[in-house]
Amino acid sequence: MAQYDWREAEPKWQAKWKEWEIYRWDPESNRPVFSIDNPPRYASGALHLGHAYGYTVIDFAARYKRLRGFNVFFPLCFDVNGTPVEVRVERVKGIKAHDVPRQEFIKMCSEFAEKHIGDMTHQFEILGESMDPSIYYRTDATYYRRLTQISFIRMFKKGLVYKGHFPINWCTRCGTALADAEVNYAPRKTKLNYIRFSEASTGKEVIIATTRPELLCTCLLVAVHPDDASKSALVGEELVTPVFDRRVKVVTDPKVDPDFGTGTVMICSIGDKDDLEWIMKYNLPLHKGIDESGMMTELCGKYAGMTVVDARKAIIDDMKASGLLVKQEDLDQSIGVCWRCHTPIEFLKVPQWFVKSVEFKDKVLEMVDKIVWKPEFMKIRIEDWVNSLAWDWVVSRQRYFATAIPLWECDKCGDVILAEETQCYVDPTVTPPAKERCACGGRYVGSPEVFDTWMDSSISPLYNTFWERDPELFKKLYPMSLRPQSHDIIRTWAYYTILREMLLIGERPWDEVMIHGFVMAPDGRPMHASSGNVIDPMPLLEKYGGDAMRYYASTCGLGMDHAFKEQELVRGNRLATKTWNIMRLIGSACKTRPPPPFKMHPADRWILSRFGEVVREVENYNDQYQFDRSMQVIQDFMWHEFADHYIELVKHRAYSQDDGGARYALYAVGLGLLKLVSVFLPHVAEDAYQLNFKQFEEVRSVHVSGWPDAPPRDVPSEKKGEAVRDIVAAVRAWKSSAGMSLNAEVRRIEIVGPGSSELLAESSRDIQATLRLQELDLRSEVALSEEVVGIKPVHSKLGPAYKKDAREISERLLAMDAGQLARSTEGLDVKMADGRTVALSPDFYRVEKRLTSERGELEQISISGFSVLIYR
RNA sequence: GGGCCCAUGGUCUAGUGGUUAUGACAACGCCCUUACACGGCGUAGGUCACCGGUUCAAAUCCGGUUGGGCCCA
Repeated sequence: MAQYDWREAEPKWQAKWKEWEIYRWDPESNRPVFSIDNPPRYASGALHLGHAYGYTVIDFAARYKRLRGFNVFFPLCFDVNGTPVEVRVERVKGIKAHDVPRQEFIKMCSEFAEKHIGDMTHQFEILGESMDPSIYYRTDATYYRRLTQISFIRMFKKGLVYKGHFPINWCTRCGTALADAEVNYAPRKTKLNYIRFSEASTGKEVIIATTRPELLCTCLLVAVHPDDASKSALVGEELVTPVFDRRVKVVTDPKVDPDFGTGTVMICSIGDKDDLEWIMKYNLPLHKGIDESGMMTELCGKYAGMTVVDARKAIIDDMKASGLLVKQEDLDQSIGVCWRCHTPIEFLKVPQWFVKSVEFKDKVLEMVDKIVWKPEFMKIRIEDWVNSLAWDWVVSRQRYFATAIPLWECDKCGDVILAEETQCYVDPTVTPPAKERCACGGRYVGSPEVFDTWMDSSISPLYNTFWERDPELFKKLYPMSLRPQSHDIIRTWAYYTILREMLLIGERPWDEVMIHGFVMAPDGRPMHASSGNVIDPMPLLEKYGGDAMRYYASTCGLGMDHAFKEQELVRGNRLATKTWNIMRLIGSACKTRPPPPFKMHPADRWILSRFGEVVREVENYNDQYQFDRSMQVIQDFMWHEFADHYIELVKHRAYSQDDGGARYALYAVGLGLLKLVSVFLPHVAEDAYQLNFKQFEEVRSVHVSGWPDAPPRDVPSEKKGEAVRDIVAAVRAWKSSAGMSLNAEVRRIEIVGPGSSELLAESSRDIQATLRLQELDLRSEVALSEEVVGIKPVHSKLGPAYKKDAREISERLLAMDAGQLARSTEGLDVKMADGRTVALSPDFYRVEKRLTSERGELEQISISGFSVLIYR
């Protein structure tokens, strides 16, 4: 008998799907569109577990909607802009961007990214992702960058863009401005240095603590807390800075923490955000102590030309030598670092282009409200972020590999010539301006700056809906149906997209946002190269296959972070095999497509009714993107109810000529389940479909075969089916524990209890055949005596009815003896501690009885309200 | 320091007021029943993080504490 071999099946069907183009979005179709604003995969090459998980969850949505009949728009796409690629190229080639001509460096970046796209596409394929290459895009292509430029020109003309002249976050390694969203915070151990200042008038010593002594050269002011009595004498005085002998005033400021260091703070331009705030508040001049490349300037005297780190060390050594350094203390601090290269950021005043955003908080929040956030608590994150915005969005970057800023500036007066939309895509460092000379006599120079990559990424919904290319399609497709993404980029990708589309279109970009969590290391901590706990998914894929990895993804609750568990891949593998085997059995029983039968047994109607419930439940969960719940429902039903119970129950008639009911139900439920499973385990579903169903179905792939119809609920049949299931399962379990093989014959079984005949008569053949019984007898009672074995209070009824007395009643019921319980059918009198008697009707408790027998060969089990008497 | 999320047998996990707390993986025992030993049946293993409150009744609701995670300052 053949076995499922995923190693053979997975690549086989991946190739077929590609050949058949079954995931193709049809621009001509009238079917409703479900469009996914798929996150463009960053062109770094290596697949990590987070990618494998994230894209798989998105694929669940795509496959589900496709089966539901939607014309699914799910583009294969790559993000190929920006600093990360540059950083990697610089590392790989061992150069700095400015070491080679601009255009040559851009070419190196492009080639680097290009090299990875093939690999990354293949990685998607082995994970069974159903992205559509016919709507492929990459963000560095001129067809994409053109839209970035056009959107900028529009915003510029609407007055939403301005050139700002104030300090911004600056990465000295990357040599570029950064938005607040691009600054991460990292814990650092540093030294708090206590250094000697002196009072100008008296020469008295004043000790000031600082973590950045190298900025002494730009010390502008010293501040103490207004309530700090010990320092009040200093206020208004002038101090002399050590080393540089500059005179600075002492002021009071409530922001000073009197308990930190000496309670006296030096304010420099510019060490951190607090300095920046003070600089603005006191309108201090901006002395440039550090330049764009992170070197100390000539302001720093003998330290000029040193890096920040070297200068700090040097000045500390000097002060130590000259006795200006009193002491050093260890200090844990959190500092801003570049999100890509982790270099500590500095604040520098370098003029930059800004997009107005602070003044649009309310409008953005209105858009946020018009979008359905799943899970809903993620909405709070974006609201918090929007409300916390203090600065406009810096969109210019002093880099190379990104979309050019489409304008030329006068080198004398700063007058701007904006590119025409028809020119885009345009690189103003290559294309000359419309006129060479400015009215002021200056010369127009093409902007050498580029855009923040989020300027590109945040128009993905406009790119996807054919904005500025096909007005009809745009009208039809915008807004998109779904933005899926992880929670770490809510403040960037989600926020900027909502802002941009609000500014450009005035409408929300999507109907829904689905936020997924992170995959953590098995120990629950984030995976970091430095922690040594990074797991490479490729060996796992080689060991367990794509479906197994997808099963792992299906076990993760939406929006939550999950520690990676290899055991879920083990389970996924087994589930795939189990699925295949179930379908194999159905295939071997069904040599034709079973027609609806004239007559079905209760078991057949039961499983169809239950399957209907499963379909409705799965629809419900899938609609909420709660795929973990769906998977749970599907596997519980398929593995246990369908395979362990139903199939065992009808095996005996599945092959018989005179019974069509079992085959009909097996086929309908089997094929239906396969469709539900195909969302999660597309490879095994396809393999089983092709082997067992394809010959009777008209559709060439299970993935385009449509969603199963849910059979209507049939409660009476469910009751009958469940009774049969329970009895058969109980007797099989009894056989197993009695050491009998399951196909061992049993002489006689009596099923005793009121209504046993009505409930089980139609199923007697299934019971008899499955359990290998010579005789089966259904009877309402039997000539054996009953024995009361226990009582169960029904707390859910006792509580509401008796409130405070419920606990005592319950305890007294449990303490009753068999004699009292024997009289329980009409109700029980419960004597309470305070002398009252509570007359309890029988619905407040359940009495458990057993039949007694002196006959040794008789064994019995109680199940579903029946006693099952077994004569071996 | 702020916002959000989480804490359940060895590990992971279901469970938003009411019988004996779900399942998976691992462990142990039995069983090859003609789809599946990647299977079936069963056993063992939990003071539901801690403290307090609400309630007839709390894993579940409320407050606090501790620990973990994400995002931000």
